[in-house]
Amino acid sequence: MGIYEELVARGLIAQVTNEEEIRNMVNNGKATFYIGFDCTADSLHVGHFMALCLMRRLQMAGNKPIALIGDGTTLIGDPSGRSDMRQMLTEETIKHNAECFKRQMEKFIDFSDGKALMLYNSEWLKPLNYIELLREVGACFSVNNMLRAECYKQRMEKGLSFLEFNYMIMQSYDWYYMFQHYGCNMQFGGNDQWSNMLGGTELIRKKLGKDAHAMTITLLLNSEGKKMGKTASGAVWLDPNKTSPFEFFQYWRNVDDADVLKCIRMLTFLPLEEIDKMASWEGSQLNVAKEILAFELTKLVHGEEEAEKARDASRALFSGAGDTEHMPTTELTNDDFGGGSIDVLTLLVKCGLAASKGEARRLVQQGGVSVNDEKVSAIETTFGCEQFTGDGLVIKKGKKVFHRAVLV
RNA sequence: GGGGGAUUUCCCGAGUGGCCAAAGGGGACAGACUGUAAAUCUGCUGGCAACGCCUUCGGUGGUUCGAAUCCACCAUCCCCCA
Repeated sequence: MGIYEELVARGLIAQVTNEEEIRNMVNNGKATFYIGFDCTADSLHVGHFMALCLMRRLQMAGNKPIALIGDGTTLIGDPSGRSDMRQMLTEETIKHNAECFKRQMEKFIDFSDGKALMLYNSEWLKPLNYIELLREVGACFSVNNMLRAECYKQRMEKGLSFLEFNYMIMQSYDWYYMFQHYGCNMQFGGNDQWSNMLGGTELIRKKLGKDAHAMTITLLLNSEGKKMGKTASGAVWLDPNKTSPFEFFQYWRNVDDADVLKCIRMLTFLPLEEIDKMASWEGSQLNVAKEILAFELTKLVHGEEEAEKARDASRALFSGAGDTEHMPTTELTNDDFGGGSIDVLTLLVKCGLAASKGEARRLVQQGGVSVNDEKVSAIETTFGCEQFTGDGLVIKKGKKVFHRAVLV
């Protein structure tokens, strides 16, 4: 089985421009492909993670990846599939984000000995001259076609600025440039990038009379059709300072039954035979699969040691035995104990378990709070400062949120 | 350039002078049931020293005993005509 067949079997491929050609190229290690990453945040997230894994898979099969940091295109902002305009970022922010991306990517892809390249598109985009660009590539784009592109659909209702409209042209130009200077003959990207990618193949064909190929990665959607890797408080980040390994682990530990196998197939590097065996698992047995998923992904992103810690912490917490070591902890000082004691409501707020005292009050009244395994039912409950010495108190909010408070 | 419309609490969306901290839905959170799942049912959803007080309906001023609601100006967005 070639790498192409494996990608198909894992359900990673959404669309391709020419299946035969692409299959041949990637299976024989002939592809020099790029994936672009726009620096809209200071950490990569799960969507990027899929792309990085894909790069790694293809690199292992002998193909050459180019990680393109879109510090130039980010100045414009991709409108694809969005209903609102992106917030404009300053150059400093973009530069900072690009730095963060670079550090994270190096963990996934081997950049040594020219086995992979990391390029920045500001290098060739910023020196562009408007008139020259219009004459050189502007003539190759049909506004009529661009307006029909699926990626602008939502924006046709709400409005699309000329700035963003140009994004497709910049992305196409990237490829055109790299095709000529780096022999980049293929582009991969999220399925929402399809229109932008086709823009590039067209441009290369029109300007150079050559074929370049595009392939998109299936968007990771859950059974409800929503993008995975997002929580109420935002994205699931790869940066341990933004999403701790434990939270990361828990995110995957808690995916819907319907999504577990799909995630294992698409995101992990486990052999397909092994995954096929799990496909017959049902009911509570899926819990095992969820733990495997969570462990494998945490291992890929944060390393084996962190993955084991997260798994142990999770097992300990949910089996009842408190494992205080990896629990998020709030350190209280004597100042927090005005009269030698602190009331539950203040404690919950201090620990960040409730946004306000009102919310804390509700939590307690609805029976959602317990301290050291004892339900707190009265909002007047107080705790003396002596109770916070040593390992401190373990506060549990709801069923899954554990927090420790200690006196320092 | 001209004309019309919009802006409401996390989101969608009602509300056109007092009965408005503001309907309804979604989401989030909590409880029951469970498998750290889903579905379902229940509660809850501005803040506080809490039967009261304070802040909120794009921004700034104004009219009024009283404004999310009326007026003026500003900002942003959408639509139509050019």
